[in-house]
Amino acid sequence: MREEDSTWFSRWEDELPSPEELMPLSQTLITPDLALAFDIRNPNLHHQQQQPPATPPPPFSAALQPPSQPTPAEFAADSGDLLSGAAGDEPARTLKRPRLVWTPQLHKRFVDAVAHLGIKNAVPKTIMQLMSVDGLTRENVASHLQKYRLYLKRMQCLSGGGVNGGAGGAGLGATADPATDHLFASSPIPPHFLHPGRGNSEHFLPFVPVPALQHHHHHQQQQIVGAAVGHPHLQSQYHRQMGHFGSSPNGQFEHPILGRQTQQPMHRLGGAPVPNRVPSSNVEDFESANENGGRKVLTLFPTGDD
DNA sequence: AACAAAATAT
DNA sequence: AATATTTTGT
Repeated sequence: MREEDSTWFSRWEDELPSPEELMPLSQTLITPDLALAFDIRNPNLHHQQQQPPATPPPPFSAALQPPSQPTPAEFAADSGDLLSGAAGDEPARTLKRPRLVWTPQLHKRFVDAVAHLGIKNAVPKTIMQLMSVDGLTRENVASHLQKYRLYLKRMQCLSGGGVNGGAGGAGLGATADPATDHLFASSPIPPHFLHPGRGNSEHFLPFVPVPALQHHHHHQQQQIVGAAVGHPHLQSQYHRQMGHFGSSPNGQFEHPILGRQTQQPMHRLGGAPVPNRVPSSNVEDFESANENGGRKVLTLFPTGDD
């Protein structure tokens, strides 16, 4: 049966992270010191869903996080302490959580999750669970998903009518809305995304290991999301447009990335993942950056490979 | 309650 | 500009 499908499929199979790789992965955090320097402590207090209405809003509680030693795993229980006198006064309630920055790595996890769930099961909640990135909210995902769908639609149109593969192609010339595209272009699009209703769109991925039940051993119950402040500018590392896929009229796809972009386990965190083009980034720089929008930005930082 | 799509806000 | 939030409808 569809051998064409098998063709791409095998390739994808190759790239897709195995359940084990996918689930346990959690975004590594930026250097704790850095995070602390930004005054960003633990913006996420809810682990996975299933949290009683004890803390409806995202009140980052005062879950202090000593830079060095991991907080006791028990701090899960701390969820209740909204205002906790700890640290004096945490503006617990009514605090806005920082905007999430969708880095290419994070987006990749998103795409992988959607791919594995299949379009049909790929709804915000499920995606969020699968991604298992702590700090990610359903709304975060929903919002992103909405945009991503629009993106896919645009792509469908383009690939359907004209034989144009270079959507994100260096130039842009043809594609009209480079608004959201940069990010999305950073991850290959699973073929089934583009042809929703034809052939086999079914996926066999019944296994939903339920991240919520992770066994947190002695260590931070869940990786805290790496928080880094920054301007999109400072982390503007993602202009790596890795081309796109060429879509043949036949329905076959050329793989954009021959060099594989599998994600590796976390490592390489040290200070900065990679010397960005950040000239002289000091805390002060960041602070001024804060000033800019007046808002802090929460960023899930790359774990490594790109 | 969860989802989706559009509009609107920051 | 990129996300978040709100609105409306299912």
